[in-house]
Amino acid sequence: MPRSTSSPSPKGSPVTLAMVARRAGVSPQTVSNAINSPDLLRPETLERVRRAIDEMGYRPSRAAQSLRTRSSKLIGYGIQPAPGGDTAPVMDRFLHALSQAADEAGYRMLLFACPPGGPSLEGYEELLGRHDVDGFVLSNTARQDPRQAWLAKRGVPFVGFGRMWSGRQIGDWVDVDGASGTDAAVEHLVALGHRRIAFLGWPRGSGVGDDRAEGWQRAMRRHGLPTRGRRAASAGDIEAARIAVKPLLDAGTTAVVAASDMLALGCYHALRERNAAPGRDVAVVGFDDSPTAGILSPSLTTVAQPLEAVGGECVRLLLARMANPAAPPERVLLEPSLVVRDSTPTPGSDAPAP
Amino acid sequence: MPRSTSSPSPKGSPVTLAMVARRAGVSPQTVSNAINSPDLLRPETLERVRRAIDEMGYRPSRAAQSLRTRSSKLIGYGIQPAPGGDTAPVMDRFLHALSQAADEAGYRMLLFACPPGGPSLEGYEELLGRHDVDGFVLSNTARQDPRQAWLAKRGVPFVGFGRMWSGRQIGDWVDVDGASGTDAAVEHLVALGHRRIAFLGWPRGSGVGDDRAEGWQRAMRRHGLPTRGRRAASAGDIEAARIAVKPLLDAGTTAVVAASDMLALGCYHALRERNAAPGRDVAVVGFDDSPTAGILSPSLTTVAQPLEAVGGECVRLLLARMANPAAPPERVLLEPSLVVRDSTPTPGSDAPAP
DNA sequence: GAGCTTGATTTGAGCGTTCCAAAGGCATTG
DNA sequence: CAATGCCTTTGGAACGCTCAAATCAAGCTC
Repeated sequence: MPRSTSSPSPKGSPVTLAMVARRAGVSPQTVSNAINSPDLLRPETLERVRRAIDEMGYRPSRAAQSLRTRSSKLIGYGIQPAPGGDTAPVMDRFLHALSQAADEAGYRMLLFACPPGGPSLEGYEELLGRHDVDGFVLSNTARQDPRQAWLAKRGVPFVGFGRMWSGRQIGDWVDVDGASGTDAAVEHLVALGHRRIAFLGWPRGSGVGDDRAEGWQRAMRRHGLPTRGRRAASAGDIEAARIAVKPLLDAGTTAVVAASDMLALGCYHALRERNAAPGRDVAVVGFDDSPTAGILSPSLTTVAQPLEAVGGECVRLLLARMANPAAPPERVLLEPSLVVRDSTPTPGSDAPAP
Repeated sequence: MPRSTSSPSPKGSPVTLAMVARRAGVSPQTVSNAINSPDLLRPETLERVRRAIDEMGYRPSRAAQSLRTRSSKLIGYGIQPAPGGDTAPVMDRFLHALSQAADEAGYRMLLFACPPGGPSLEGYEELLGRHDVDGFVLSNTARQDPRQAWLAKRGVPFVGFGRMWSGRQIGDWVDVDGASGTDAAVEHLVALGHRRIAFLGWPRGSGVGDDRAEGWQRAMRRHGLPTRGRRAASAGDIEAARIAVKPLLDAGTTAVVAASDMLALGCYHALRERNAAPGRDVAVVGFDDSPTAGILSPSLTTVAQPLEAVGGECVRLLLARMANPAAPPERVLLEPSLVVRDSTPTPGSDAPAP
């Protein structure tokens, strides 16, 4: 009696379709059908084949399937080194989400190393040439990113995490509505009684930064609050932020919405410098919910991106694109959520822990 | 005239070995040899074939290669969700290193999602059954981790990031010498004039934690410094650490070596609570160099793991194991490095920034 | 009962590569 | 000159699967 389900083939004893077929007393093709188009078989036959598959612990060989069907069921993702500082502090969460969504759809994520600098096309070309992947997920989409156009030109399915902020829109993407996030931050602050709410962002021209600024602006306007003189820009690092936020504090700002947690931390420093306490004296809201945000003191209220949902949507759009290459591009904008912590306390309550 | 190098085949026009062969006026097998065993060919022929390959932008199909050679050139890695808190704060750096090392060796990393709880074998079995991967890299190796034994039993090559702390040693692994890291931390503190140096770790029984404690202990002993009453244990979170470190501070400790950055942060809180300044009044050293360490104030001196090197070694060991499954197991212990920041200031110098 | 449709299964071929064995060329040798 | 060897190249088969088309058995219509 052949091996049973509980001890599947160890390496080196490949169970093939043909073996299963022989055991079930059918042709190989019928076994293939049992797996790929079960509704073609008579229920009775299907049952017999399924039992044989189970008993022998059969799994179709991906290599053979890929060769025949010209589809690898693999999704490529170029992983870039986090150059510290500002970029994507939580990429592993995103990757996990991606991987999970892909797995559930019968796909897998194939990683390849992207060089630190701008994204080069080399890795993509290599994977593509060897028919290694069926499509790509892009992230860290930069302003003059050549990848979208390049991939679109050769008809390769792809989805970007992040909009294209300049030039013509190409392909599908999933992104998080930054404006909505800062808008919600302002709403939260207004509800707490704040009226002089400033925005600390990056220099104009960065798509992401302008987006986040816009949410602050529109919410302020909606409440009839002035925005003039309440906006500053700085580089992404803490030190620059500390300096940039000073004029805002001088102008009597009671709350700051920052375009990133890093910038928010710059506010913390600037406040301490003038013997003011973040949270108690001036409320601060960050953006990204980086791991650091929760462990600062006071812990930082911040806008969290729904990375799990983003990963899921990326895979969904990518599969849709593969299924129908000619479909009109689909774009998904997801809502971030405000994580309220101690840096935006309710006025009545006590000051945050020492 | 066929297409030139500069415009490689767009999707759907696969250049095959046979096409190249025809163009070079040789048999397909010769082209295969030109790629896999160039020394078999007459230099003249080799040159001709190479030119044809270049001109046509040929790339061997991975699927066909895998089918024939039974080797996918893929390395599996089960990515787990970071459950926040304590674990692996910088997994993306490790993944990038892994990916890069694999790429350079002609391999690629294949991701699959591990369920949050304990590592299950399901994903591994699936990948293996379909001959999808040639081997695995394991991380987050837990105490009662069944994966090593399971993989070893069926002769699947694997490398663990992390030693096995209990039971029989199985297979190859790469790890970071935690004891050496805390030892170096003590050396550093002693050089700064500290003598009452405490250790804040996790409850005994965690392999990693005991290792780190041991380095502190041996360095203390080497310098003839007492360790009794200078050691405390707490859970991994900040709050627990804050409480656990109190007795140490009460005992007049001037420096604390913590088993993680998170624990070190707990020290920060405990110190502030008693109106003492981390760095100025009591030196603190963390472990892991998490992104947070550099942006705390004062910035945290911490022990950094050489993740890039770990990734490289993992791939190296794995390839060696594949090349020679019967070789004796290889274990690599890498040295961490101390990153000195403001939480361990030189006595003469000014206190850290406000 | 001949002709047609429907449903279930099989046959034959081929995806692109590498393995194996064998063939061809050319020089060296008895 | 035929036999031997080496070096280079080739032909055929196979890896495990799925596509397209062919086959076969029934059921139905007129």
